[in-house]
Amino acid sequence: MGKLTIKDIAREAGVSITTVSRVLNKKEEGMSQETREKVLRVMEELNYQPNKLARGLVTKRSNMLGLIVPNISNPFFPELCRGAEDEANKRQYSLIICNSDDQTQKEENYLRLLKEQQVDGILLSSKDRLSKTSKNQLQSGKIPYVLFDRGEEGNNYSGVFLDNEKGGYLAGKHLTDLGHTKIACMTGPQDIRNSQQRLLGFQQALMENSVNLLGSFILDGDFQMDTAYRVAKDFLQNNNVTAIFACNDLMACGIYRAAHEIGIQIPEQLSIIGFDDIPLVTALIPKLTTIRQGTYEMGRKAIELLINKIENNSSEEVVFEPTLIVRESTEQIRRD
Amino acid sequence: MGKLTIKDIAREAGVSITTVSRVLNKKEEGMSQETREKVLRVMEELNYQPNKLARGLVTKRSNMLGLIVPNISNPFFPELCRGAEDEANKRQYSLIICNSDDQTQKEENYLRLLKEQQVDGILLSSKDRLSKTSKNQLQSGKIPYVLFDRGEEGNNYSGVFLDNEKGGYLAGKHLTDLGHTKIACMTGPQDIRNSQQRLLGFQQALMENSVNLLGSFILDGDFQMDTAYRVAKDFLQNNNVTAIFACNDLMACGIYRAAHEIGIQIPEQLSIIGFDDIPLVTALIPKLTTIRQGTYEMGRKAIELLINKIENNSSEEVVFEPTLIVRESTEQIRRD
DNA sequence: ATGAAAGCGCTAACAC
DNA sequence: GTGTTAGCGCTTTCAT
Repeated sequence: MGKLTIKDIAREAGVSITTVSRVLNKKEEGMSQETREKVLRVMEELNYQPNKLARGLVTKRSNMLGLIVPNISNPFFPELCRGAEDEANKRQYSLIICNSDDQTQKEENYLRLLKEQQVDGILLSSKDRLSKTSKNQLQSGKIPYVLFDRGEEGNNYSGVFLDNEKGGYLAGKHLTDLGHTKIACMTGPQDIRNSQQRLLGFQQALMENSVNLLGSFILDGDFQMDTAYRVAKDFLQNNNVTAIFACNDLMACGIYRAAHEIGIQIPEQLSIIGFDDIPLVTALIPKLTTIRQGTYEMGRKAIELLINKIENNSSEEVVFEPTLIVRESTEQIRRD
Repeated sequence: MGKLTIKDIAREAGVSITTVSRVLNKKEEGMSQETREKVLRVMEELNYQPNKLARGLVTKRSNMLGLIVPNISNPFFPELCRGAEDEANKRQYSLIICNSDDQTQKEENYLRLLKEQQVDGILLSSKDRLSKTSKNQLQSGKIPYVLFDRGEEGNNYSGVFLDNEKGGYLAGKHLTDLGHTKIACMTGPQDIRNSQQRLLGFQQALMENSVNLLGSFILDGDFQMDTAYRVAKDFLQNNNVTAIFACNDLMACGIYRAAHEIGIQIPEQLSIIGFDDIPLVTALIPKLTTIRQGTYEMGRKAIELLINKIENNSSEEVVFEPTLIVRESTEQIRRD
């Protein structure tokens, strides 16, 4: 009772393997009800499961997609994975999820691996620019891919992005609307465009409201909680601001701790706004006001684009709009 | 310049495909250095990447493993995924990660899908018992599998578990060591054995220290933050305890909020201890004392067992020991 | 030391 | 309507 093949089914049903193949592929145009049902019945009885490898070998389609995320431990990415996975499954694809750990080396390895595994396409998400090798790997193999949350020069590629500038703008506007004027911003790593753009939009909003963002109030973060904590602690002890925009939620958590240790009340003395809206922020006390990316939806969309690319070779770039989620960590400035 | 095959390499190198296949598989015992190097060089130049589907078709080995997790959004599971992935990659396997969303239906679908995809083995993690269909699927196909964090009656299967009872015991002991006597415990879903065992160990520890755990102080949770919040709020308003053991960290977060809204100070008035040690708990203020599962390591180990099962058909059950991580949310009882 | 040929499980012309 | 047959890219006897 080893693995059943199409042959076994054919023999058992008294038909040819072609016929079996036909019902497998639902190409049953000219085929007697009777035959079809007989085959189906035999498959059912024997619990037959077709071998996708064999099918893939001839159709040149594995029905597998690869997803490379930079860091599955960052709560932002599981959401992306879910969105991607749900959409892939809906469209009859399986997803191989790979975690590049922010290492270019690993990313390149995975790219190679996925190609060897004959995936039909790749969804690539990463903080950094594409390395040369990665780009080569992607392009030389002519394998369809879409980029998540990071751009690329060049012509016909698909990608899903967030309007980070808009997000930064929303954060800035929210803070100025509340009357804040002494404001700081903690950025992500210098070389990440996402972060730069968030800052840009943020500055734009302040400017429009005639609020000045001092250069020394722009704090270098790295999207990590610990660094944010240290930087913020140092900063808050020596400076007087009423609001901080953290370029991601993880850093906002670090700032919470710093403020807490110094004895600064949130939001009474300090308003904080984050970015991402990762699930854990509702566990914070007070709940974090933040800029939401529709991560799950973005994941779905990205896979949709990827499949479009695979099936119709169409490229498209879609930009998502961030939204402001007001919770408890920001409030109207108090003029004491 | 479509996909290169073994034929192209053979032609280019002026050898037979058999020879190419040999160097591909490092079966180069009797083979001239020269030939080998020539082939290698050609592969390099042309950037040849073997087709694993084709290989899998003949060797009956896809070098792919499946991992089914109940809920990738629960921060507990990404760690598991990472461990599993790292180990799999080290051993030259790829991992297909699937998210069953705690739905038996989805779990069954994935099981089928993975088998069709010809994975060499499956690592199955889920809160619930195996459904009948799942069990059938697993066993009828004779596909190697290992269970993560959930038991099964029956003979030769592999599994990785945590000693949940020990974990509960550690939590109880920690609390009684600190002098607490008025203690509550919030459990997970009734039917989950993990949760029952944690409670059991916890009760054991209290008993040994002559502390009585009132039946009405055992709170029904469901491992979710929101429920925990509601239940805790109601409970804390009407009862007087100095410590709570939450059977997972997510619920501890909910309890934090409840305590905060009622105006109960942690840890001064209420000590809280969690379970899991998910990454986000260090973002809580105060940092959560908890029972750590070595999730990453457990993931690695599970894949190791799986591969052993695949390659040597050996079964093994390994139990991990939880450890107490003391942070800031528990302290010595104050006798006012 | 190397190659020819069969075949893995399936699909897709092409025939009848 | 249904079957025959030739591969897909690779591994693996079995020859030489």
